Amino acid sequence: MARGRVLPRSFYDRAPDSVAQDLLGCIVEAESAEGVVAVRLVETEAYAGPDDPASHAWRGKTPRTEVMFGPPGRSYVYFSYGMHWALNLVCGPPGRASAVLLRAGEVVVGHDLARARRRPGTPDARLASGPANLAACLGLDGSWSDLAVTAARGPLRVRSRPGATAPEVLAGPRVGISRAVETPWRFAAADDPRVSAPRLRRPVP
DNA sequence: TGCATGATGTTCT
DNA sequence: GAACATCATGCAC
Repeated sequence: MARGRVLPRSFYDRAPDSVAQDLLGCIVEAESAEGVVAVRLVETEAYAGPDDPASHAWRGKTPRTEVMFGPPGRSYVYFSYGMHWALNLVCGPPGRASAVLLRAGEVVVGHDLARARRRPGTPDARLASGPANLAACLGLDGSWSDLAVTAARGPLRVRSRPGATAPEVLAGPRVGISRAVETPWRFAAADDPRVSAPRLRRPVP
């Protein structure tokens, strides 16, 4: 299988909604002592820092959100609802505190390890469906936050799409938030409808 | 097939 | 004390 190149920092140094769309189809790899799990992204969500009431960074810098105010191309892993981890990628420019939440993907490397990290009996199609499930597959927790994802040797990295073709992109309202609900900043790859949270009922072109 | 609900802890008001 | 970028289960239709 052809492997894409590790995406450079400049890829993330743009508006979060652009980055979120371009990330669809890209591969996220997490390497630990247990092995490697890689996931092809099929669903992402953009958050625009201080300008976005739905963003964690909306109220300004706090110890928790400090990473988002740093340089782009880094990970922001946060703990939510008392039991789940979720992975974000910080976007630029520095100080904007914008980020992309990785909502869903398809496991392409390390199926056995990914399955072992999830509840027994979970169908493969759902292994990485949902932000917390995606993070669970990759074996992430708080110690994976604030890592550069642009380093080829790092434990966490993002590769460009193996194939040349970009997936068709659907856009829709974001999920699980109560503010700025109408902003259509959730993006999903149209070619992979099986892996997804609540379906995009009315895709916005 | 679809909605309501419980688990569970950190962060902010 | 309330809210929260969630998930899985259970029960109603």
